[in-house]
Amino acid sequence: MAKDRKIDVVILGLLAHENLTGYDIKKQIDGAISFFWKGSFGSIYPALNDMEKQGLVKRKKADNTGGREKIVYQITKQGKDTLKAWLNDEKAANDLKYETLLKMYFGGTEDRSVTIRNIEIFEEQVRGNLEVLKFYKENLERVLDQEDHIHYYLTVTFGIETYEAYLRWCNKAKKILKEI
Amino acid sequence: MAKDRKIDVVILGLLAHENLTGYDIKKQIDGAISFFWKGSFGSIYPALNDMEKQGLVKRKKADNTGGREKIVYQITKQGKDTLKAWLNDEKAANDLKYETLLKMYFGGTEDRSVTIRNIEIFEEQVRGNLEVLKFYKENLERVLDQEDHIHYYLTVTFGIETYEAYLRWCNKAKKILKEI
DNA sequence: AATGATATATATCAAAATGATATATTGAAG
DNA sequence: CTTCAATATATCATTTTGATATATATCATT
Repeated sequence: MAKDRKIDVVILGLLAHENLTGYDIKKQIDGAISFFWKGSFGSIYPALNDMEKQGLVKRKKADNTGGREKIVYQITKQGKDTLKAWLNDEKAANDLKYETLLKMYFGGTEDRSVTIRNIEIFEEQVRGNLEVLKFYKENLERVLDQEDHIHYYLTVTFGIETYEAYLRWCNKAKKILKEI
Repeated sequence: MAKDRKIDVVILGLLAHENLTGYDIKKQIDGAISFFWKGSFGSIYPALNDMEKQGLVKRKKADNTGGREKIVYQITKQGKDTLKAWLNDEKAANDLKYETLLKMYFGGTEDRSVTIRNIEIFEEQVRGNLEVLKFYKENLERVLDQEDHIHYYLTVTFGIETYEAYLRWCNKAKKILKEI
């Protein structure tokens, strides 16, 4: 059936804002996006080649003055249309893959201290991520006048709201395991 | 490097509780586990064959009296050891893949009504899921005396806590888009 | 000026997972 | 007595990950 490759819209979304190399795209995905989406070189580079053939992106004239090879991509009209269609499509796959919860679910065969330890590890991860998101939020609040920044702000507040919920759950869960 | 196949521990975790067929395993994954983990037939059946060769699971004597072919799997000592090692391993990959958030992040090129609509679609999904989880929770609260049930309860309360946070975010996000 | 470490940059590959499809049986409803 | 849904296993193309290969650029230290 083909064409449910999600990396395409991530690339198009980023290129809608500025021209980028595959390497740049990876860096952006690893930044503010990383807490709700991931992407590897192994999917980015093949997708860029493919999307070029489909006319969704094109190579910018190589302005690499002497330097090493570097392919800067630019979104095309067709690419913008594809992005628009996706944004207006009501389908949206929202998937959680939480190994920590698997360990909760299957933890009944081990001592409770093991489950408590797994909660504590998770808690540490979450605390670290929450700090980063709060830092992003503060910076964004100073520049909310730009349309794009409001959209980035939405994802950041989502992250903060959920990570705070995670921390509340960690406390409740530890209490349950220690008391019941 | 191999052997980072996560479906293995899901299967082992389920088989630690009772003997199951591949089809049963799929049904269980699609049940209470589904909101934090997914698994398809295309990963389950090959994994079962593989794990049998590795001695992690074995086929129960076919007690299919006349009926159609049906392979019931049982966990082995070695399988239990693998499960134990995984539960005690501090590594845990917790990944969100939320297309709705991608649409938030890249929504700046479209009219705000598009982003609001995407939030509303997400909100509906979440409300539905939350109802199911609250139903699970009520049922589990009646049987919390069993060790396993406490562990299932932990995952359910996680789901409720986060889905309620999602709904709070939906309201805030809509307000931001309508007011700023 | 040489060394070494890190960052930039593209590409490919094996392994894992998804989602779809193929095939066949069983059981219940009309 | 037939049709439909549920049970049951298996396979395949496509997508993604995570690792590795390759090579240049930049920067601090010696």
